[in-house]
Amino acid sequence: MVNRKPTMGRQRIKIEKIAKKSHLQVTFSKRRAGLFKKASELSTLCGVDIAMIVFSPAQKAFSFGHPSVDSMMLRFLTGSPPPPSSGLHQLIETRRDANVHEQNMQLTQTLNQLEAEKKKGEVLDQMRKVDRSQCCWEAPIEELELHELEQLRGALEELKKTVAKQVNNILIQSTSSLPFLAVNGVGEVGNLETKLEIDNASAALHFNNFGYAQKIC
Amino acid sequence: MVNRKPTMGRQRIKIEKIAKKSHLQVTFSKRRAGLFKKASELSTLCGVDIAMIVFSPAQKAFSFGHPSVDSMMLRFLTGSPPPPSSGLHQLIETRRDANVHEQNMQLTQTLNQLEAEKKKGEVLDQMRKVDRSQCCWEAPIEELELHELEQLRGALEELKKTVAKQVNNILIQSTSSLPFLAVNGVGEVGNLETKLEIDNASAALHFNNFGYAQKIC
DNA sequence: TGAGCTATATATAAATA
DNA sequence: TTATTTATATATAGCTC
Repeated sequence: MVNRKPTMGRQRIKIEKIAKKSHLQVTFSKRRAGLFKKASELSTLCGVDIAMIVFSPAQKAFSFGHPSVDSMMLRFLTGSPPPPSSGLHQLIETRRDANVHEQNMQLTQTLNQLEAEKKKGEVLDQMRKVDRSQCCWEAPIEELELHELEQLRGALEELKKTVAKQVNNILIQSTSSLPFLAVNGVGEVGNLETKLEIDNASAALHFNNFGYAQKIC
Repeated sequence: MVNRKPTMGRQRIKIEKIAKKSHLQVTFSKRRAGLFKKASELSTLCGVDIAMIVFSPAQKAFSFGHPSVDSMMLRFLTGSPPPPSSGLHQLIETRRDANVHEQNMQLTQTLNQLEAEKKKGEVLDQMRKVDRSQCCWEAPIEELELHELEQLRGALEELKKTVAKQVNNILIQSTSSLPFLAVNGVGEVGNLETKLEIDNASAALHFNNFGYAQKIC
């Protein structure tokens, strides 16, 4: 009678670029999920902020962030690292903490993908406008004339409005649109091994996903 | 005779904020290291770019990035998401790939801390100047007068120069200043369990550490 | 693709030096 | 603090469906 084990179990692998493409894709998916989970655990356990962006082999960007990657995006888009104690930041955190205690990774990621796609498109659209009015970020500032600055100012106003609108979307999203996230008591979901841990006083997790601004200028 | 086991081994913990502060600190250190290791493995295994920033409980920022967090910093500092295919980005990547195949996590992190501290100080200094000339990023753009824009322009020029200088530093750092990173063959270092895997054709890892711009305006 | 299944490699909670 | 050591909890490689 054969005593062959059903599988050979986990095998040790060398940490070097995986050659087989199909294999690489599988490993990427699994490990990315694992990495995001670890990040969320660290964030929750120690109450710290984490932002992470991972580009897939196909150059698609996946992100994780606590309290949200959106705030990182805003830092990008507004061009200045806003003080962590700024009103906006506080507001976002407060609303989140008050309403969202824990999110399921997979479900949220999927839902956010939709939202993020729209967001991305809109923002890129605005940025293209800024760019069209003057590719000022890349060009030496010295070369800008005053009237060009005025032109730029107009474009920036537009961009600011767009960003503001998106902040609003973020807030709305955090507070009301995801009923299953709003309160304690979420049970087993998908293939999660145990029911979700309820974090009764600390910060929320936030998984998000957005495409990267490929080429603006 | 007592048959008590020497330790009770790893215990299951709830994923919620750790109450005991000393305990939290230990967990943070360990898990942060683990997270960075996982990130570097994913980066190497799948040949993808990853950027990550983790704030410690004491608000100190730790970062990991491939090919470098510096490029992320530049995106922040220059205020525009530069196209991934921009000349600068390409140049950085090319030089890195050509010269650095693998870096040791611990050693690099330590070395970069020094560099990053200087960098941080210098940049913050410039930003303070920008801020002093006009706290424009937070104020509605509409309220800016033209002469204020000119003033701001001057400050931005300075900031740009600083950033440019730092880009240069990054390039220099990548190409010449770290002899032990330049080629294959690094052996056991510190408490790493096995000798470093040599990644003979793929991208370099880069661990970095920098303080966060706390409050500019 | 994506999910589920071992069996094994790793990460890490506690205790301790 | 930072480093070791256990013993155990988790992550995941290779398969199958």
